[in-house]
Amino acid sequence: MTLPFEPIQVEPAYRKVAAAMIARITTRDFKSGDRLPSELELAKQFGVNRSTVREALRELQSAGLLTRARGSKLMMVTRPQADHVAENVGRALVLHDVTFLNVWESMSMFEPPIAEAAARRRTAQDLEQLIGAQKSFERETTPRYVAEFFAAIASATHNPVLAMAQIPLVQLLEPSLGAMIDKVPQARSRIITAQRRICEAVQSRSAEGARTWMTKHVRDFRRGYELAGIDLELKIEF
Amino acid sequence: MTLPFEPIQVEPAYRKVAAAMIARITTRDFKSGDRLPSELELAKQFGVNRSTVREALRELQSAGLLTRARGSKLMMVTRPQADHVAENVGRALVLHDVTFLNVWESMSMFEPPIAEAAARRRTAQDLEQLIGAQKSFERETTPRYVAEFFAAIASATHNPVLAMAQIPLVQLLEPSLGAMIDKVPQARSRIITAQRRICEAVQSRSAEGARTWMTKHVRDFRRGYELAGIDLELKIEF
DNA sequence: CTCGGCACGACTGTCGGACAATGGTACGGT
DNA sequence: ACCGTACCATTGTCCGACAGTCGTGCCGAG
Repeated sequence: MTLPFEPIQVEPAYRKVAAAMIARITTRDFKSGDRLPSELELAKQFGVNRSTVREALRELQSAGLLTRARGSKLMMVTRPQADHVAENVGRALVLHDVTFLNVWESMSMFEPPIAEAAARRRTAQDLEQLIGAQKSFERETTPRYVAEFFAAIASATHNPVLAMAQIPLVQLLEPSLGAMIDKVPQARSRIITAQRRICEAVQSRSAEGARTWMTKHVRDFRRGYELAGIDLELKIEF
Repeated sequence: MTLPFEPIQVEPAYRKVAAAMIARITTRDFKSGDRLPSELELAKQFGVNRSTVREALRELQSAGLLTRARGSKLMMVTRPQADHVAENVGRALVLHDVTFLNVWESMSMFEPPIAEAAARRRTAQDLEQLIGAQKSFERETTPRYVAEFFAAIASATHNPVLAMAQIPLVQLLEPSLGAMIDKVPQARSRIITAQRRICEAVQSRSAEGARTWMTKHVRDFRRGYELAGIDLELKIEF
């Protein structure tokens, strides 16, 4: 018995070019903030046509590795921003027919320990940011500020993984959260209370307090959806 | 005081085309498995050049929305595969300088509740898959099977969000896990024991058992890294 | 009638060239 | 030192072309 041949796959040039450039970025050969060589220059270096280079560039752009400063025409290398990545993740989840329950369950698992870590490790600046988000929500009860609050909590853990994991969830819930807040009268005050308590716990570095209040906070979300008559088994759409 | 104008942004045609196609996919107008119209056809419909369409296609491809059956030349619409998305997420995390400690901490937060949910909701098929992964690792102690084991656990929760959240973590750890297993003699048996216990707990639907053994299992990883002399503050590379 | 082979057509991957628009930049004037 | 301007580089888009190949349908052999 001879061992079978590997299925040979011919990768088109634009994929190879993209892979080569991605490699150069992940090895920090191109650092964040660097200007990329011009398309013509790249084409010359790779020995391919400019059109081919452009196709490769689109791939990096979609991965968030390349962005253009507002109103500028030059492309810069960047570390992928969390919300950009989260958008892709969110789309993937939607296409996998995730339900509100799925997302809520994930939040109920992830957020309490995140809050706990935030309480332990927050800096003065983190706290300021967190309280800022909380005050913003008191002023204007927009789901955007709820998202900001969660982002501030995650950021206070100083663990990029946690931030990255959590953003898509909130992003997915955000639209329906607005509807829920509008329909359920007591939602506003319950959210405000929970946020305040969490802020206090984080301020006094009370890991236990942050965890229990975050647990309540997330549980409230589910209660809110039920009161608003939103079917938790409903598939989330964009 | 007049309210300020929105900063007007001119989006290039290839972005608009991509956005339009993504919209058609997320609304299920194009369903998974459908063939896309040919590039020429799309160019005619959008009223742009084929090159422009091709640039847009690369973006969808990079988002995992378009794939080509092996050896085929036709493009098909697909729901983004978890490992494809995970690759992008992983790259983003690497570029954000995540450390082993960051990833490990996230796993220590996420995995125990995931195991708990898996024990509650697993089907006979899930169990089979899980035990299969466990047996594979016993046969050949490759980190790939560790990843498979975690994937099986997450899949048993029947919550796509959890699977999606967890894959990048294991993926990031996988290479160094191999090194750790090679360096620490007792690592193999400890992993095997933990996996067995988790399997048993999942089999008997013992949520508590699954959680506690998963907690131990993840804690072992950290211990293993320390014994192998791997600095936990080290930034992960690809 | 079924199956394998063949020819044709459709489509993708890649190339070369071209041009308008505009951001970047260096120069020269104040 | 600062500002305006003219030039240059670069991006976005289009056109046309061609090789390679996958899919498909036709046809002849068994």
